[in-house]
Parts: sequence; C-alpha cells; structure tokens
Amino acid sequence: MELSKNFPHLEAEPLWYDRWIKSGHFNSQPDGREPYTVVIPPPNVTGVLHMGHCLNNTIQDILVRRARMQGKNACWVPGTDHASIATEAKVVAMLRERGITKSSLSREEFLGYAWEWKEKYGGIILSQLRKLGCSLDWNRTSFTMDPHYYDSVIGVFNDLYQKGHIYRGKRMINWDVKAKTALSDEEVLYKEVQSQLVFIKYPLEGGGHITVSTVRPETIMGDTAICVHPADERYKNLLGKFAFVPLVNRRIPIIADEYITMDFGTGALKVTPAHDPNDFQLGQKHGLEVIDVLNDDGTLSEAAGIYVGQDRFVVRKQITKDLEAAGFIEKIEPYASQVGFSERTDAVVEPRLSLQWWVSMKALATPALAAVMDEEIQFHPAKFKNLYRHWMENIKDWCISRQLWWGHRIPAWYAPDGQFAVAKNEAAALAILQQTQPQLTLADLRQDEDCLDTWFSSWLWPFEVFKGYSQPGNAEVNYYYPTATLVTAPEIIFFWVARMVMAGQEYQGKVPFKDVYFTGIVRDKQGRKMSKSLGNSPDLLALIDQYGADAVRFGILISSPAGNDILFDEAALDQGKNFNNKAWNALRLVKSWETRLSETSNTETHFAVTWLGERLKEASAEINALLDQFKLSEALKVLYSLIWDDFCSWYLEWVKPGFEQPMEAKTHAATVGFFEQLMQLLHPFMPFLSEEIFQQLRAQTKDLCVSTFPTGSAADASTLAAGKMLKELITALRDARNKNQLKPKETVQLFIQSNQPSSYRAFESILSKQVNAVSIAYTESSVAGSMVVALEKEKFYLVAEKTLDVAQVKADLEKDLAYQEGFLASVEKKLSNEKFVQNAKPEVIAIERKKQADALARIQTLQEGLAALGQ
RNA sequence: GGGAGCAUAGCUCAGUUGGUUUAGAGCAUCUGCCUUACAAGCAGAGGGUCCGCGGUUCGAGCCCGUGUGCUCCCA
Repeated sequence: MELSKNFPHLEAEPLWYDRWIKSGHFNSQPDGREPYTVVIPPPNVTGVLHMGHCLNNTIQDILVRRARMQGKNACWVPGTDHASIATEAKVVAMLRERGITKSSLSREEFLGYAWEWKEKYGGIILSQLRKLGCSLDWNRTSFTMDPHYYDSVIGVFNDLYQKGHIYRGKRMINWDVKAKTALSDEEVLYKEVQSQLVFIKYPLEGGGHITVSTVRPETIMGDTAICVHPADERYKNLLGKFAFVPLVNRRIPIIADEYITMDFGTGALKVTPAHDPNDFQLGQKHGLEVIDVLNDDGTLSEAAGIYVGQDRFVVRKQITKDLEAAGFIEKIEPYASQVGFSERTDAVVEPRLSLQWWVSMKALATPALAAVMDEEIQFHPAKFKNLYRHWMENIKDWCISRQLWWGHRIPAWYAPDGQFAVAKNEAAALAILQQTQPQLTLADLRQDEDCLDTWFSSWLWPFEVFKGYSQPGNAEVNYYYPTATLVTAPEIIFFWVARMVMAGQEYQGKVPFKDVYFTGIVRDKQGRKMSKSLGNSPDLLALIDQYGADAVRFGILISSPAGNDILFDEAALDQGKNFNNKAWNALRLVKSWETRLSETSNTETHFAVTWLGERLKEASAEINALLDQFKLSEALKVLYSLIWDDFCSWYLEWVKPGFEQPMEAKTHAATVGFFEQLMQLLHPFMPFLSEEIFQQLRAQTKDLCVSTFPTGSAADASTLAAGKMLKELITALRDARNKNQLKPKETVQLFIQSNQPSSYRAFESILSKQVNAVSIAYTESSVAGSMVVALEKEKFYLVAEKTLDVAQVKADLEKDLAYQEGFLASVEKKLSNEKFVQNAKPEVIAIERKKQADALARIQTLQEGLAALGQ
C-alpha cells in the first residue's frame, strides 16, 4: 500500500492510543520487577489543559515511557483534586444561571449540586491528557474526595490534633470578602495600585493636632493608638499624651515604637490592630484595644459607629469628603501602593482577625528540611534546594480552615457552651464532651462549618492513592511507595512538595519520592507569564489537532532547557511537525526499497552500515546519560540530530542505490534494524509517530511502547573517527564546488593525494555519489587547473569541465592560511612561555605540541596548494 | 528593605575540576538547487569585545571584587 506523503496524525493518534489501552500496556500490578512510580500532580477538577499541564505531563510521560521500555514496572497514577475554592466558584456560577443563590440552600443541597457539577464537567483535563498521549494507568484514577481519601484526610486531622500539631487560634489572615473565606499567602497576588495618601489631622487633648497619613481612611474608626518613632524629635513632647479620632471623637494614646519609619509620611502612624498585620503586632506588643470595624463581606460593622453597612470602598470616598468638610484633612497626595488581590475572585484582600484552625509546622518541617539537604530527595535543578531551605527555616504555621462547603469538613464538634471536641465522628466527639458535660446528647452538638484547605488533602497524595493511610502497609503501597520522580512547577514547592515530604515522613516513615523535577514557567514569546487574563495562552487541543500531539510534545520540550522558564513560540511546533515529516519520509524511502532487493555474494559490510552501528551505540549511551540527569531537552536535541543528520542526511544517502538500481538485501535489513532502534529512542518523546513507523517497518511481535529502550555501549573509536573524517571531507569538497559555482549536476573528477591511498577504497562509492564525481584517482603530485582541498596532510583535487576562477580559489586558500598561521602563533606563544612549560600539566603540554604539529602540517599543505595554483 | 539567580551569535540555549584547535548547537538569515523520500526539502555559507571595569593565574567564557541591566522569591 502506498504511504501518504505526510504522517496522518489525525487518524493515527486515536488508533494507537486505543490499541495501547486495549492491550493494557499502561496498567500496572505489583510484581517482581523494579517499580517506577509517578503520581500526577493532580490538576484542579475544574481545570482544562493549558501549556503548564502540557509541559509537565509531557515530561512525566517521557520518564514513564522510558522506564516502561527499560523493563521497569511503570505506574503513573492519574487523578484530580477537588479544588475547594475554584470548584465552589464554578458551582455558584452554575446556580446563578439557574437563578439559585447559595445562601438559599442548605449545606447538603449545595453539596448535591457540587457533585452534580463534578460528575458533569469535572476532570475534562483527564481526557485531554489522553490526546497528548500520556501513558497513565486509568484504572487507578483518583480523586481527593474519594471515600477512603476523605476518611484519611479526617483521620490525619484527628491524629495531628491528638499529637498537638493542630490548634485553633485567632490570627491575622487574608480574607476574601467575595468568597468569604480565608486565603493562604500564596493565594494572594500583589499588584501596584494608584491610590491616595490622605493626611488627617487628629486633634490633641489640650489643643493642637497631630497629622497621620494613611491610604485607608475608612478604618480610622478602628484606630486605637497613634505611633511614632521614639527618636523622632518632632513628637517627643507628645509621648504619653492623647489624641481624638476625627468624626467619632474617641480618645487614643500616642505611643512610640522603633518599627516606625520616620521619613514616611509624617512619621506618625495610625494603629488599627484589627485591620493590618503590622498594626496587630504593635497592638499585641503595646496591649492596645482591638476594634473590628468591618463585616465579613467588606461592609462596615456596628463597631464602626458610622457608615454601618456600607462597602469599604464607598466609605473610603465618602469619609474623605466628610473629613475634608469637617476640616480634618491637611492634604492628599497620589500614592502607588501594593495591594493584595484574591487569586480566585480578584477581590481586594482584607487583612482580618479570625478564629481559624492551624497546623504548627516547626516539628514537621525539621525532618522534611533534612531530607532535601541530605539529598535523600534530589531536586533537579539543584538550585531549588536554596529556596526550599530558606522557606523551611522560616516556616510559618499553616492556616488550614476555609469558609467553604465543598471539601473535607473539619471534624470538630461544639457544645452549646462553645466547648469543642475533635474526633473521627460525631459520636466519638460526644463521648469526649460528655466527660465534662454528661447531660449532652447528639442533638446538642454542632459541627464546625468550615472545610480544610485543599492542600491539606493533596499532601497525602503519593501514598493515599495506594490507600497507604486508610489501609496501612497494604501490598500496593508497600510496592509502589516511595514513588520515583515527582514532576511539578517551582511555584508550588511550598504549598505541595514540602508538605508531601512532611506527610510522607509522618505517615509512611519514608520520603514520598527520590527525585523532584521542577519544570520552568511557561511564558509567551515576549516573556510574559501565560495567564487567562492576558489571553496569551493558546488553545492546546486546537494545536494538537493542527500539528499533531507529537509535534506539540516536541515543540514544547525543545524550548524547555532544564530548570529554565520556557518561552513558548508556535514556531517550535513547526519544527516538530517538520521533524515528523522527515522521519515519515525516511520511512517512505526505506519502504520503497522493499520491491527491489537483491541478494549479492558480497560479504563485505557497507562502510555506512558499520559506521551507523557504532554511531548508534555512542548516541544511545549519550541519550541515556542525559535522561538519567533529567536533561530531557538536551537528550531530544541529540536524538533530533542523530535522526535528521546522521541517519537521514548521511547514512541513507550513503546506502541509497542509484536510480532504478537494486538495493542490497543485507544493507536493507540493517537499515530497518537501525530505524527500529531510532524509533525506540524516539518513542518516549514522540510516541505516536514512532509507534506507527515501527509497525510499518516490518511485522512486529510486540508494540514499540513495550519494547526495549537501547542502552548504548562503548563504540569503536576508529570507525567513528573515519565516519567523521568522511563527513568533513564531503562537506569540504562540496564547499569547494559551491565556491566555484558548480551546479549540482556538473560532474567532477576527484584526485586524492594521500600517504595511505588504501584507506579511501572503502569510501569510493560514497565519495563519488556525494560530490558527484565521475572518477576517483590517486596521485602523488598536484593536479594542474584543479580546485584544491586540504584536510590535515591529505590533499584533494577536483577537476571540472568549466574553467575555474583562480583568483577566488587563491583568495580562499589565503584566508584559510591566515587563520592557521594566527592559530599557530597563539599555540607557539604558549609553548615559548617558560612558565607555561614549567607549570602546566604534561598532558596539556602534549596537546599544545600536537596542535602545533597539526597547524604546521596544514600550513604546509596550504602553501603547496597555493604554489600549485601559481604554475 | 532582605535574599537568590541570570547576562555567551538576530532569538533560545550548551559550554563538566580554569588548558581539547583565537567559543558550540537549534531556530532565524544569506547563496545555489523543484537531484525520483521529504521545497514542511537538499547542499553550502555568513554571523560572537562570552554585559562593562579591575584582580588572581603561565593561562579566564569559567575563579575573586566591583559597576550596570534583567528576573524571581520573601517582607
């Protein structure tokens, strides 16, 4: 059957993926082989495939497919996390479309809708990963709210509470007024915002005033002090005195603290402990009253006394006007300030005092830090060790409660008097509470309304996907855990990686993975981070359809050097597509020879076959070494060049028979064997194309995706050197032809002047074909009227029909001569330096002497060539 | 404000303990080719004060200091 001119990716990709799935190639069961386990960083159940996923999962697939081909028991576990905030936002939006508000629903009703949403739309991303070719074990698809997983999260909460690692405390947190939930520091994005610095005059007790500057005049009702620097001469006389908050006329003290920056604003700070983290600390230190003037939705509370129920930003404008009217404003200056926004809702984050659940991190962090510092876990690239250490050494407690319904509900039950118990379930909680309040019944208890932070469930991921917590020590977790490699983005090194290490150590007694590979951040051509708001993130599925999954994988990986951010450019996909096309057409060429094979009695092996065999050994070893070091992008570059240059441009041209000539069967068989090896090497990177070519080459007994990955071995140096020399010679001769403006069709006669003419016999057919020579002869002297090419001590003469531009040939030789002489001079300068000869290592001096000898030989050859021209 | 990283060809990057040809690759560019696998191709070429300055060394892209520019993290 005639092969199409290009690789038909649209038809081939789904066919192969189905076949792999039906054959169960991606399914894993524990057995006697070495396991290679990877757990997917679970994407949000709300997620759709974007560039980051694409990069991350391509890398995982490469590692997993290679491990599978190395005969390991590869197991790649798919799944999603429940993403409490993101999912709840989606569900609220769905309800809004149906005209339902969240507040009109009970918790149970709301969760019913949430599960409905999850079943209907959740996990789209998993099907998208199939299109990318990811070899995941779909039988193992996990979800952070699967029943056993849910119970494990609750179990861990209980356990940590019993161990004293979890506590309840009032702290300043980031509050999202739209979602009405606490946010972690990492969920707050800071942006510079143009606002106003308002200078407000606070009347002093006994007359006069003190001016403070603020960007938040709407919080003055929460002021409980004015603070100045103790060394500030301007205010020394005011220390210990009192001022009055404008409009509400409350009396507050003037205090001193070194925290104050004297040259910012007026050097006097209004202290609002309920609404600023630094002010809160000041308040604690100086024993100040705390007045919370905001409600959880960002409107002003009763405590404010005025503007009650109005939004904070409305009040900001209004109070500025009112202060102005009442004569309290000294001046207003424009001011650029860093303001935190909720990553999810884009609402301005409000620092807020709140009663939350916390994990105390110090004890957990200590062994987790050691595991990375001692390289029990290796980071790739290693530079992230520093970042990890810095964070772990300055670790803050983890706020784990979220004011949401979708997620793992905090297992704490409250008695009517506010006393609470943490337990696995309501009955157990009741038993605890009854110890002090025997009269309590189940009906008296009220469960905590809040859910746990999503990361509080995903930190169990590497073992709970194997039920390592819910069924401790089961056969699966014993076999698959610890996992081999985690591939993730550096921005979640703290959220997730560090916490998985802690959970793994705490609950399995072992770190969760051996290697962590951090991918770069995907940016656009201009270096901007890809984001929804910028709209610079391409539609991945459209790209896969357009270019093919293999081309997308190639394009994204080739522009992704280990550990660096990747600047994504669609041009890289073109390169991938061209590469597909190249390999595909090599297949067409090799297939075209099948119909004209000839058996010959020639027992000699074609030089090209000998050479490529050695080259493959060498390159396979190099690719394996690079992959072992997680230099995936470099490995792909080596492979690209091996296939395109060595195999297609050199080897195939060398073995290609002349027009309508037969193909030697032996050479053809060797070629098919080489092609198979190349496809084995390529398979982890470009699975579809490689499998298709592999199967087309000849009838196979098994699929490529489970066949052996070439390991490489020591290659014969002299064969490699001969191949290298031959390529250089051909290039030099072609260059000479080009410089003399010979058309490709114009033939030449080649004369070789060599000390060892016999060494060229094996190359004659290759040489004549590659430089379009009608004859090859050996000579012991220069050939008149020819183009001269010098390689080391060997000289080559090309005689063409047309007359040569002697001046041009001469100019080229002279240019080369000048370079060689300059080079010789630099080498001789070194050798004539006594200190160099005294101090340098003997082998270095030997190298320099060889350079000198080589340069002298080349110079002599060039001079002879020039002399011959002058005749 | 504190910390980290980066700076090599037009672009993206390699460059191992300082010596391996007066620096390499891919892409882009230029020249010539529609040669029966591939014009999504073939053949060839050009292109660099290794950010500036100073130092260590027989020898620096690589080590040290300093300046400049960019990026990221933390506050």
